[in-house]
Amino acid sequence: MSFTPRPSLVQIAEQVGVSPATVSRAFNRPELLNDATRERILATAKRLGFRPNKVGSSLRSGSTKTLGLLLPTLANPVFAACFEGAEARALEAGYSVMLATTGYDSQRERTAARSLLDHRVEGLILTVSDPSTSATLDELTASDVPFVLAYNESDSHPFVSVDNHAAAGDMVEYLMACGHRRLAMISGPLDASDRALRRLEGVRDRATRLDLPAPIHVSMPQHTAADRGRLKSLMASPKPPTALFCSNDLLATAVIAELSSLGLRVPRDLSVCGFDGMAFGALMVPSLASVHQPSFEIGSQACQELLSALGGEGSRSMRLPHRLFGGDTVASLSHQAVQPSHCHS
Amino acid sequence: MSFTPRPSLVQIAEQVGVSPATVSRAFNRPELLNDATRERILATAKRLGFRPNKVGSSLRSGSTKTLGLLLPTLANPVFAACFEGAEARALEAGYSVMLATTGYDSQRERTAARSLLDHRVEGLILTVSDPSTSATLDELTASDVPFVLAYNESDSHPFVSVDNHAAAGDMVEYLMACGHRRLAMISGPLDASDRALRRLEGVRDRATRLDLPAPIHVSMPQHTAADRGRLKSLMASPKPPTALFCSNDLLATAVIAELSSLGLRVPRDLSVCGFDGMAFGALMVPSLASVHQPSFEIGSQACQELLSALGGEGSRSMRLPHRLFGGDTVASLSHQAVQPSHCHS
DNA sequence: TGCATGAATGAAAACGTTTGCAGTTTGAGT
DNA sequence: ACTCAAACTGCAAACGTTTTCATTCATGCA
Repeated sequence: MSFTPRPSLVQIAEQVGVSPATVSRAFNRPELLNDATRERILATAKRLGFRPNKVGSSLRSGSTKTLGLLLPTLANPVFAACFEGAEARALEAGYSVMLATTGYDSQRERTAARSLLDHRVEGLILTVSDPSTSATLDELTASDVPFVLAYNESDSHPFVSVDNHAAAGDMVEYLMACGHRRLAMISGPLDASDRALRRLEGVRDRATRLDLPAPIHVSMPQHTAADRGRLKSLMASPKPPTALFCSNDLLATAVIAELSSLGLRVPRDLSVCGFDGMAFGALMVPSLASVHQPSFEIGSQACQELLSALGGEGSRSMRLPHRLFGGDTVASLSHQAVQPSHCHS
Repeated sequence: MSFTPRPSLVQIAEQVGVSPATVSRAFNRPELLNDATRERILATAKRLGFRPNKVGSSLRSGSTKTLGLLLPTLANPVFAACFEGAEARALEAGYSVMLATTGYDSQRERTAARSLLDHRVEGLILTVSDPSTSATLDELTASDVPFVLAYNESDSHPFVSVDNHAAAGDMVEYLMACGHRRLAMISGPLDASDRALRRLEGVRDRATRLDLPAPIHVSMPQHTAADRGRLKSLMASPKPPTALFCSNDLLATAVIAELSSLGLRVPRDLSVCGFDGMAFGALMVPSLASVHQPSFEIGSQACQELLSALGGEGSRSMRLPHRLFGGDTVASLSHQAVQPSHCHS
């Protein structure tokens, strides 16, 4: 039982009695070879379990066939879907993908980006907190590695996202169509997400345009968890909002759960909606009203743009269409209790 | 505006006036160098934006510092959490991770595994459909790349999982404690998930032990979606089950949604529970009863075992503790309508 | 003075590929 | 028989590191 390290090109070459170059061609430019030679090579390669070593190949050819993906967290199914979109497109193009998560932490963001660059990924898809202040992005620009932002919007860098401003506005319009006028926007920390900020502005602008009272904004300490106290005091105000617009679906879900523990039912006592359109929301009972962004496509398009940048064509920014999902967590105001019944003081 | 390709070791060496070897040591064995030399090297390296090329380094040293992760889908938050656990542990050890998803497709599984091997990942963490019949696993065994299964249980390969059989049994016991006796197990296609099979067996065995009537088993065409027809006919049987045990949380959620569209409320009309304990379930209203498996830890432990295998210590299989989460989708039978009211024919 | 010692560096050979160039063979056309 | 192209294959030099083995030089010590 001898230990055999994985064979290399030259071992195969020796076995078959040809030069390493020929073995290489058997895999990369098979059409150049004599049929018989090619078969002989492929046969012994298979027999010895040989597969060309990409490390060697990358070094020589200068191409690793690897893309980097840098996302805040996979706990949010939105990013998970984005990954799958990017992976699918990458796969088609013969690329592998190296994934790293940042946990919304700009320090980890930097080091992870560096690590990916060290591995010589040929391009990067990433979501940052705020593209206009991101040190990571500066570093990336300095290196000559092409990258495409996903979800972020930016004037100075290529990105793929939805039109957050307009999308949030559309949700406001929908809420108004349902009879709601007193709105609140609930978000995580704004400095950690330019998306949340744009959505908030979208909400405010549209409310103004529609002559709605200025929406209240409540900021939660975390992106994805609802703070009981802030929620309680929001609902305890003299004229509480009749609809809560949460800046993402995970937050919306947490808010609904927290409200429920406060004795407030959705949508009976008030309406709640989110942003993201995660697949999951449609399965909730009641189903979660949300602004759907095509995450899989955001991933695959970002990858597409990256690939064309690699092809030397330069990549264009694009806003993919969003879609309003009018789930059951938003009800017509006429069906809601005018004043939540359970929430005192 | 001149185009400068990223500099290499030797460019730095020339700049500084030392040999490439010395530059290399400045990064890997700094203590060997004269302080002045080291500083000089590091300074110009920083000035020129040099970072050691891992491709070259991997080739020479034979170590890519990269691990492979092969999972069915990230759409299931369980696997996403597993990834994050593995990534965290890998990061600590200075490894990067290359992720690929298989979509539960054994063909993609094979090609993805091969691709990872071609990239010379040093080890693999993966979840397969059925470890006892997996061709991918055979290939992996043939190559001398260490791997650890996640979620799968196996006699012949190292794995990290929960004790699916016992865990499912515990849920049965809990359901019985709530007064349920007529149970149904709902799963996806069994041949695509050994976990589902083990859970089913766990359910049956425990039911037998507890003198419950044999649970009905209904298999859905997909892992994650509920087939309306099968659900309807299940509930239309003369003595329908009072509790449905779904083989995963995503499926449970889909089932609840489908039941709702059939006019059946959970838990008022019947109880439903899942398996996985995804974070999300606890936020649902009503919260999803489930068997919680520590996915993050499964990932990180699998990675830990892999690392120790790489360290030559050989890796041990382990079953991590599960935890019963008695969510609100399971109610005491006494609180349920004995016969679902809305389901005729 | 001579010599061992240790510290700091360099020379050069790998690692596994790819690829431009050149060489050989073959067969066809004249 | 001679030329020429086409088809096939080989040579050898890269790619960017790491690492073994020497080499140099200063230092301490007898």
